[in-house]
Formats: sequence, C-alpha cells, structure tokens
Amino acid sequence: MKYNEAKDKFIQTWGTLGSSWGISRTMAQVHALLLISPESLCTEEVMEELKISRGNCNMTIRDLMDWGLVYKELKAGERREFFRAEKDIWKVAKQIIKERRKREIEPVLGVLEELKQVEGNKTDKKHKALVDAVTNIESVVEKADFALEKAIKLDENALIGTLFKLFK
Amino acid sequence: MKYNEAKDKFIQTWGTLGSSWGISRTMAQVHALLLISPESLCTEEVMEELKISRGNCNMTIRDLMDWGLVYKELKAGERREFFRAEKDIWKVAKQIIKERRKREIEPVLGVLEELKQVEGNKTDKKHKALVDAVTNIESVVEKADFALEKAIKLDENALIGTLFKLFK
DNA sequence: AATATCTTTCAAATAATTTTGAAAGTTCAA
DNA sequence: TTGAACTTTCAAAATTATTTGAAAGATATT
Repeated sequence: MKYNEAKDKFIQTWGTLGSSWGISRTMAQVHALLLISPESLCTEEVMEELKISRGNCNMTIRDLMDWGLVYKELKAGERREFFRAEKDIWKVAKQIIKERRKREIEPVLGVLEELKQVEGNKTDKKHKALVDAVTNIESVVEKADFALEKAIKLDENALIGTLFKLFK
Repeated sequence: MKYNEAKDKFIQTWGTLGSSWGISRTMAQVHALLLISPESLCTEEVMEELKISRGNCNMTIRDLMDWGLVYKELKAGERREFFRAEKDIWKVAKQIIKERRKREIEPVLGVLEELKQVEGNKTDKKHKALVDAVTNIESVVEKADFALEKAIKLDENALIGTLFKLFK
C-alpha cells in the first residue's frame, strides 16, 4: 500500500473507531491527522488536508482540546496557533473514559437515584418491576463506573496482567 | 414522583444511556419498556406505549433479538408473538460488549494489520509517524479487546473484587 | 487609530439517520 | 383455496446532526 492510501485509510479508520467509541467522527479524523503528523499543524493545514471548513475545523479542534486529546502549541514568531495530538494511545483511551464517565455516567446515576423514589405500592407488579429494573441497573452502572475509574488509574499492562492471572 | 412520570423518565434515561453506549436510542427505549413490563408484550402494545410505527417497532424488536437482549415468547392459543427483555443487567452489558467487540473492534484490527504494511522508508518522518501511530493503536486496541473478552467471562462481583484488591 | 492576520460564532444549507405507513409476504384455520 | 390475522419490507418523508461560510470578534503591528 502506498503512503497516501494508507494515510487516508488510517484517518478513515480512526474516524470510524472514534465515532463508535465516544468521540465524534470529525474529531477523530482531525485527531488522526495530527497523530501522524511529525510536526504540529495550524488550522489552515488541517482544513486543507481534510477538506473541511474553517468553522468546522475550529470547533472540532476546540472540542479535542476540551477532551484533553489535543494541545495548543505556540511557535516563536508565529501569529497563528499550532496543534499537536496526544500520541500516547493509552493516555487517549484513559482521557476518553474519564470524560465519558463525567459526561454520560454521572448524570444517569443521578436520575436513577431519583427514580427509586417513585411513589407506589410494593404489591403492585408494575411498580415492583420498575423499582427492580432501576435498582439492578443502578447496581451494574455503579460497578461499571467503579471498574472504569480504577482501570484508568492503572498502567495498561498492569490491567492486562491482572486479568490474565485470573484465567491462567 | 408518580408512577407514570417515573416510567416515562426511565424509558427516556435508558434510551439516552443505551444510545451513548452502543445500542440505538429506540432499541434502548423498547428494551426499557420491556424491562419494566411484568408480562411480555406484543408488537401492538409496544407501538401503542411508545407511539411508534409498526415498521419501526418490528425492526427494532428484530434488532434487539439479534443483539440477544430480547426474547420471543409464544403464548398458547395466541397467534401473535410476544416479547420479553433480558432483565439481568449484567447479562445485558456482557451481551452488548460481546456484540460490539464483534461488530466494531474485530474489523478495525484487520485494517490496522493491513496498514502496518505501508510501503516506505524508515528514515522518512511521515512514514515513521504513521507506522508508529498504527502500532500503538493496535497495541492498545488489542489489550482493550482482551480485557473486555476476559471481563465478560467473569461474574460482575469477581471483576470488582479483583480491581478492588489492587487498590486496597 | 487604522490595518492586517488570525479566531470564533452561528444561521442557513447539507447530509445522515430514523421513522413512517402502505403494500407485499407469511401463516394458519375454515 | 380463500381470507383473516399477523409480520416484514422498503421507498419516501420527517427528523436530527453536521457542515459551511460569511460576518463579527480578537489581537498584534505600523
């Protein structure tokens, strides 16, 4: 495979993976481009490479910085901003997990807690089914949240090693 | 909170959680409705409760069955099909992980393997950056895939217990 | 303070996804 | 074999999400 073909396919693939695991497709594509750029790039260069508009490019890069996946870099004597990606993929994964726990799990736990307070009678089947479902979901979500919280504090190999031992 | 309000909020919340963690919003809503139904429901009942069309309802239920989250139930003397949800949420989570590994991780690993074969010279910075990125991503994705594969073979409490010990 | 360079915003346009509903398909009982 | 009851399909419509680009906002330079 030629370099240019591989590059396009890489941006495409990382875009797909990202969009199915928590960051938007364009965010993942910009991140992919920066990942394979030896030097940091400016907005103009990202626009040009990915054929996206200035507005889109700007917003996407801001989002990536909010997620902690891209850093701003100022070059001496340069007016415009340059950007480089976090290249340690385990760090990237940890960062995504951290953000998603905050953005998507925590709010749900709040709602579940509220839902457990539903008025009603324990002998009513429908009421019981609702309370049971909420209770079970809360239990699993809390455990998953805990597991993720711990997992991102570990070194990637420590995590694998631990799981591996359990099955030896 | 009144039962009906809690029910709607539950369907809404499970819909949101589902759609951000791998199944579509409507799939998650139908699943939510079935989760809190003491008896299995027929297509007509699901359509009525969620105000969705017959076509959508049918396709969504098929998808849920494909994912292993909903089962068909035949009632004696009844022509139409009834559906009930898997109510063990840990099983649901495991099932979703299993499907997503198959649908979303495995194909990516294939592409990454291909990409490592890109032609080029090790001294070319761009070429090296691409190969490095692919190699690092592959390593993390493989480890995550392994971790998920092992995690779904464990009891939920065993998983938590193990992680807990690591931090005692 | 005027100008050039770069960044941000956001309403409108475009694209992608989801939903609908009517028609076709299936199954079964009479 | 007919038709009633139910399920499936899929093109078109509706809805959602993303992208654009021009205008407004910054910021540094002369």
